[in-house]
Amino acid sequence: MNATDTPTSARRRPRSLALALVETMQARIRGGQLAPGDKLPTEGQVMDEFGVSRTVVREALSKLQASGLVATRHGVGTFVVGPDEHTAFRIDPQQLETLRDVIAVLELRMGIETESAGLAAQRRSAANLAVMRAALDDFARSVEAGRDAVGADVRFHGEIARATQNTHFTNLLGTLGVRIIPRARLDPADVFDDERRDYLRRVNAEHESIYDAIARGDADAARAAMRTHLSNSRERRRRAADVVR
Amino acid sequence: MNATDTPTSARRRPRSLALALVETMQARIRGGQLAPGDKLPTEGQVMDEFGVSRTVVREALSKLQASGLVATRHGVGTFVVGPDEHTAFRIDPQQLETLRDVIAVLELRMGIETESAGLAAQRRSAANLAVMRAALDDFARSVEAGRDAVGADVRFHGEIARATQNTHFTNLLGTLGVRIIPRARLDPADVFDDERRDYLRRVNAEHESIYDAIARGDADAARAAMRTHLSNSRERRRRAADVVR
DNA sequence: ATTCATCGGTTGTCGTACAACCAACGCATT
DNA sequence: AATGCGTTGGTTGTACGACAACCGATGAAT
Repeated sequence: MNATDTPTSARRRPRSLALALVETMQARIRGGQLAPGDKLPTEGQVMDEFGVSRTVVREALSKLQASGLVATRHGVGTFVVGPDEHTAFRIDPQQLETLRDVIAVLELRMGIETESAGLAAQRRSAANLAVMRAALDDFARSVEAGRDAVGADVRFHGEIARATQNTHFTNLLGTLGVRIIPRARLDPADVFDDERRDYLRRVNAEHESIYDAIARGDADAARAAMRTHLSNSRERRRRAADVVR
Repeated sequence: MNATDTPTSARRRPRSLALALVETMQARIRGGQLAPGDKLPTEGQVMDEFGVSRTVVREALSKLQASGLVATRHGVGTFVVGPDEHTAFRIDPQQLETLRDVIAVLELRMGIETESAGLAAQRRSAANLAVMRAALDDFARSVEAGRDAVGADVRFHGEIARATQNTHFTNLLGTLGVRIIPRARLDPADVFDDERRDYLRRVNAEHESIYDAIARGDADAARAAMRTHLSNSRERRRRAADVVR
């Protein structure tokens, strides 16, 4: 019944060897150690350097290929392709398994949403404000009724992004918000209703102070409020994971 | 000596079996024969159906995974993911034509990079710091020599992202940083060398204060310094555009 | 009835071997 | 000596077989 130790890697516990390799190589490429046009080490060399089988190496290279960072030519080698190509940003669903992964995405969200809140405070329209108000009311109603409040939560955050009048915020939040929230619903599912309600009331209070700052156009306050909200969310999630453990 | 026809596949000539399999499966998913949430055939079944080895099957599945169409769960199987969940974040090159577009991306960067700087202050390694230092020195040298300083600029910002130890920051910045910086080189190209050098010295000073904050582990100061840096960049760009106009 | 161990099925990793391919070198021919 | 061509070494693509890790469910023991 011991699944505590994996002798392979002392540092972390990657979801898979291939994924770990992908991250390392990505870093190595973006870090400039491998310029566009350069030839990557051969599969054999990578095997030796990381002590993994060729299967893993090929799996990693395959993913890098698919993401457009490198291109492979049969019988020649693998080369770094110019980054000015159509490189898109996306998160592999497999990179959301562990708590560490979820927190990593949350950190990214923290950056995006704090800025989002600040801009929203400066630019929100009356209509934006109305949608936020409605979302918060719906949230409170759902909490008291014991219903699911995730929808209202998403609407509130989404409307803040929309209030920036900058579609990039909306798009980016959309791409990673969908995969983050559902897990929040699963994690605290075990706790009793009382605890859960208390938890959600606190969330609601934080939402309200964000709303207030945006409503009165105070960008700094909005950023601060959003930061504490997401920071608290992170801690809550951490504790929830501890309970499970 | 006829290479015109390949009897295996009338339509195309995929360079590898794995790629052929990828196309087939993509068609099968997009065609609706496999709905989101459905479980794909097991690797063994695919082997039998197409008469290929497991190596090829796994290679194909790996590519499908990387492109976000499917997700695999160890010991369970591979499943089709909903089209909403594999939406990647990308910015159309067309959306970078006007100044307003560039500023919109800059605002997004502001959110990401301020957070990045804060985390970097808490987590940077000695190696990270060394790379930043080297980039800044290179930057200063380039400025005084009248050379191009964009490379050093990119390296500095990139290393801050890397210092967060969170690959999402690195990747996201990588996808939009490349398309943003080059424009900065083009815009102020008209101004004279004196002005240009003065401009770059100011940038360098801002970089230094970011570096200082990160070096001494002051997260709040790092965030603030990054914010003023990018905010100033925005204003500078605005003025540059005015000159052109 | 609940809990725990076991089992079958599936994916993850490993090792080896051979085929296909490409680039460069060396040999033979001119 | 210059040139054309086969050969060779290195690299990626594919195949096969084996075992480990993992998950879900089934059945047994308390």
